Amino acid sequence: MPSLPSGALGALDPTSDRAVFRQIADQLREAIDRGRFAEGDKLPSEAELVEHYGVSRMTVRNSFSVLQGEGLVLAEHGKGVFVRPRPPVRRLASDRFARRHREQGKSAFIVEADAAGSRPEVDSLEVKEERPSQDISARLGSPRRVLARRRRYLLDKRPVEFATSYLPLDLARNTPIAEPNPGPGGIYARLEELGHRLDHFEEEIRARMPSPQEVKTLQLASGVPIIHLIRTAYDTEGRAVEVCDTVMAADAYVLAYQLPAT
Amino acid sequence: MPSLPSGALGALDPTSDRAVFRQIADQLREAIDRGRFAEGDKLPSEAELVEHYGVSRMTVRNSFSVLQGEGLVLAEHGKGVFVRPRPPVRRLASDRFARRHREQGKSAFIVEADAAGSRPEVDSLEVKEERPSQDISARLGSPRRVLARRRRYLLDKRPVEFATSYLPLDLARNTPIAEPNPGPGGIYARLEELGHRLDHFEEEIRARMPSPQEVKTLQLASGVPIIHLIRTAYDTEGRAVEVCDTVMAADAYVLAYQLPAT
DNA sequence: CTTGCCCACTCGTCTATACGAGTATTCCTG
DNA sequence: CAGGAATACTCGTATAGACGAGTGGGCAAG
Repeated sequence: MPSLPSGALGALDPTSDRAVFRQIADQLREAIDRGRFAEGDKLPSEAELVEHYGVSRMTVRNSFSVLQGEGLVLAEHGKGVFVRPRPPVRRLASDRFARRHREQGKSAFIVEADAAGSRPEVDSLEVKEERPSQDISARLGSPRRVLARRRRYLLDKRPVEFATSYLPLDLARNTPIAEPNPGPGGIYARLEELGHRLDHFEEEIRARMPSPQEVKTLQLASGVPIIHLIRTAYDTEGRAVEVCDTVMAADAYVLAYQLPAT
Repeated sequence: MPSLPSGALGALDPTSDRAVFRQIADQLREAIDRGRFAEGDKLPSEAELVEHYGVSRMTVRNSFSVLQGEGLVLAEHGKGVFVRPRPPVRRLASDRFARRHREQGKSAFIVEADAAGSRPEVDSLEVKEERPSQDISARLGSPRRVLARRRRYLLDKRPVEFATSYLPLDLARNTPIAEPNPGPGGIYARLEELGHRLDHFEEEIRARMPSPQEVKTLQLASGVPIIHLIRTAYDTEGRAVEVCDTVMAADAYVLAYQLPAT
């Protein structure tokens, strides 16, 4: 009688050059891909795999760490190792900042999430004046000081995004933009009211593994990268009026852009 | 006398709740961030750290594996552990497929790389007819069969991108598009010559950790995510005429988009 | 029945050891 | 001096054992 209920896992190939822990990881990965273990399912425990394969516990743990690095599984202390569930994904359309989408009162995030049936929250709101970093400063035309608006976004209690908007201080000071809640249509609506008619945005997208700080802020599982988006807003005079620096949990987002073929 | 030349690393805090291997990883990470170890520098060897901290080798290795997972360091068998050098980054502008950029003869990749001073190569070119996957099929309007054009791109001998274009077979068969080299301006120029004037593109962007297959194809270091870009090209009649599925080494790319504020 | 404790099971951390394999250096030999 | 072998150092893989800590179920006491 096999000690593993499903018998989904085979035997090791002692003649193979491939390391034992990699062979075990391969078998687990394939079992997951084939659906023998579904999302959220518990994998065999370390002790069971030790017995099944006749290897030491560290070898089994090594296999799990490979799969964790791939973002495939999630270990929970005291419970087991589980196939990582894929969270619902938020789709960011490239026209989400178009004027026609500036809803009354609520932010784009809240409106979209409500429409998708998720419960959105905004968190750790912070507005303060700062000296900009070199990168931000360069993008904004080297202002000495900037207004920074930080906030974290959550969907169904799960943090998914952390963003900071930077605006030249001479432009934002003593305006509704410096208020925690800038009012309907957000800061873009306020900028236009202040005479800075927006012309276009530039977005830069990178992906990388998170820093420990980002892991903490976004409560990221290991093996989940982040998408780093930097958006610069330009007015019709060609001046950069805002830079928004956003870090997103990559497993929660798809970015969608529509481009003319001209 | 300290066994470590630089003395950049401190001592452990035995009263801390933080695991020893995490404390060691923290100190190494901070030393790297502060520039005590520059890009490409060799970190202290496992044996040196074992002696410095008075811990076992597995604990030191555990620290290194944390940093590897963050994409910060790179272990080389027989040589040492090194601060991962940041490769030159390729910037993909959103207008790279505009008609005005269709150069004579060469592909966009070759032209851009030459301009940036890198030595570009295209590799493992493959053109064949296939049955499309469910996802590709849905995007192309459910054709029974498609033409698939696969190729890998390298910069200075390093693979950075792997892409497959899919086109409905009825549209591409027995045309220059089915040739390994479709001619000046690439397949988009050929599509327009065939009467499919391009109207717009849609691009979807995701980021995730690579599969073992992708690690192999792109020769990815551990701790490097991939950017997955799916572009669909539409003609003026609203028909999807091509889907291009691209997997990029995330440390080699920045994607740049320009969006109107309308 | 409810409460609370204990125990079994889970993963987390750490030690000590052994051998293998890739790399670089040193040193000896021709 | 040139070439190659021996050596020392590097990380890679694997074992065996120990203790800690989080979780959940069962059992016993109230």
